[in-house]
Amino acid sequence: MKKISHISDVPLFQGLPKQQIAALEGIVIPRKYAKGKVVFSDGEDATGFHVVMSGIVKVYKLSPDGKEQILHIFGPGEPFGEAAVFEGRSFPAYAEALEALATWFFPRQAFVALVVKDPSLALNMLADLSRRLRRFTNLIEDLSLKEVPGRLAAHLLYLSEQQADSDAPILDITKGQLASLLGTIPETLSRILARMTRDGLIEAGEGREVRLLDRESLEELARGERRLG
Amino acid sequence: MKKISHISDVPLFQGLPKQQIAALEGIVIPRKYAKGKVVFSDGEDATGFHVVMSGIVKVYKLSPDGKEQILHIFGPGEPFGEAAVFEGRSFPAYAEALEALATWFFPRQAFVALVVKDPSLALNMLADLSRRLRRFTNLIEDLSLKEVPGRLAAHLLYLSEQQADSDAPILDITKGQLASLLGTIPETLSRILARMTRDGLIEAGEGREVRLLDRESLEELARGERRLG
DNA sequence: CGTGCGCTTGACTTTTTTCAATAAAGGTGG
DNA sequence: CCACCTTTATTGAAAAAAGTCAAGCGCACG
Repeated sequence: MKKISHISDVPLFQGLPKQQIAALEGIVIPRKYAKGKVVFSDGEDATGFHVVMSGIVKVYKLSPDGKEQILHIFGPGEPFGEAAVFEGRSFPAYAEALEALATWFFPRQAFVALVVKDPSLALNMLADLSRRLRRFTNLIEDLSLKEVPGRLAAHLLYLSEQQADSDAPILDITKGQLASLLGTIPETLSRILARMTRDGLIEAGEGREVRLLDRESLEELARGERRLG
Repeated sequence: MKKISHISDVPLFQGLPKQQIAALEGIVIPRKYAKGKVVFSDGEDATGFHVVMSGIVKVYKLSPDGKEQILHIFGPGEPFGEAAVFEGRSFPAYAEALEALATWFFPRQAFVALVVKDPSLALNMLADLSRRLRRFTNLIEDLSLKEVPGRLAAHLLYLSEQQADSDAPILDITKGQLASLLGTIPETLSRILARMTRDGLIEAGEGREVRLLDRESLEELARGERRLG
């Protein structure tokens, strides 16, 4: 997995004057979490936010009977928990390390003070939150307007865009986690993967590899213009 | 319905120096939309954002086969379309006037220029987007982790908190729109309302009034700790 | 070498949607 | 003020999608 080792490599801090980067370095606190550790909990007091240096973290909601919905999965360079800094005093969800995780932690008050002083940092934060909002809009659209096969198709196509070997993307998480990300359960995901394979849309490759055989149909599925056999 | 007639009454602009309020007044463009008019469309170029002066607007996504999911319903004093200003060049959803609508329109570039100059405006925007994000988090949680009766119960309780006569809130939108807001369809909503009535949780009053008879049970439903008979 | 976790599959249940028909409500023009 | 027409709401029966429960497999890890 890739790593980020300097604050100036964080997209959120891109384009900031050196002085501001130095100020950020002044307030940051490095933290480490073992795989499976909870970084923060839903409702917990938000004293600051994190930026991933290395590892992966999932941010999720839990229902009383234990079902989880993953809201985000973040990797190196990505901030999380930042919305709580400017509003609620509490985190609106859980965060848990999916693998060994190292973060920079930015304390709320000190960070807000920097934002107030630097318009370009403020603009970066605004763009960041706006992007986050747009992603949520898409997640809501998926959950409400698409069936699980459509969500899965969309996700596979998304993965293939992100990755080099675009016709055979590798799942970056377990299938159980993927189910939670898509708003369903492992059994359902497993069945749909099987149906897609039967219909010749995909082929399960080595390990977590999934070969996309029929992009066209996957795209129609993702748009809700077609159903699975 | 209430109205907002001065920019300084907009919560988003609360606490700004007079000078900034004046600057905002300098760039604002009043607009009017008849009931049913589309204010902007999904994917459309975002040249600025709106604040509602009077009336109601719904922001929603559409699936290819016509089902809609309402993301927000905004009334006087509330901004909409503002996330597009700081990021995407395009609106991520549709907006349509549910009744005669008057807005202030803030052009993108001019507004961003003001944000850059005024840290308190920037902070207000950050808080606004953060609040928005938190709401979406809850919507996602509802859609994914709760069944329709739970979402409805939560919404009824929410309405009763907002309104004066708290035991008999009035729906502010049609039931069809409410269904879309809850991520379902009118038939399903109708049936669940009927079941809740049969079970003595609520009572349909005059017009759009819904009397809450058993708060306790509604709260359990909303938390997913109970199911409907 | 066994234990456990992740994954799959089958049978069954529940929830929600779809389709269709009808009833009630609301606004408009005569 | 009323007749008319569109929109909104309700109800039933049937279908579809997803979830639950339970069993079993395979592979990694201790």
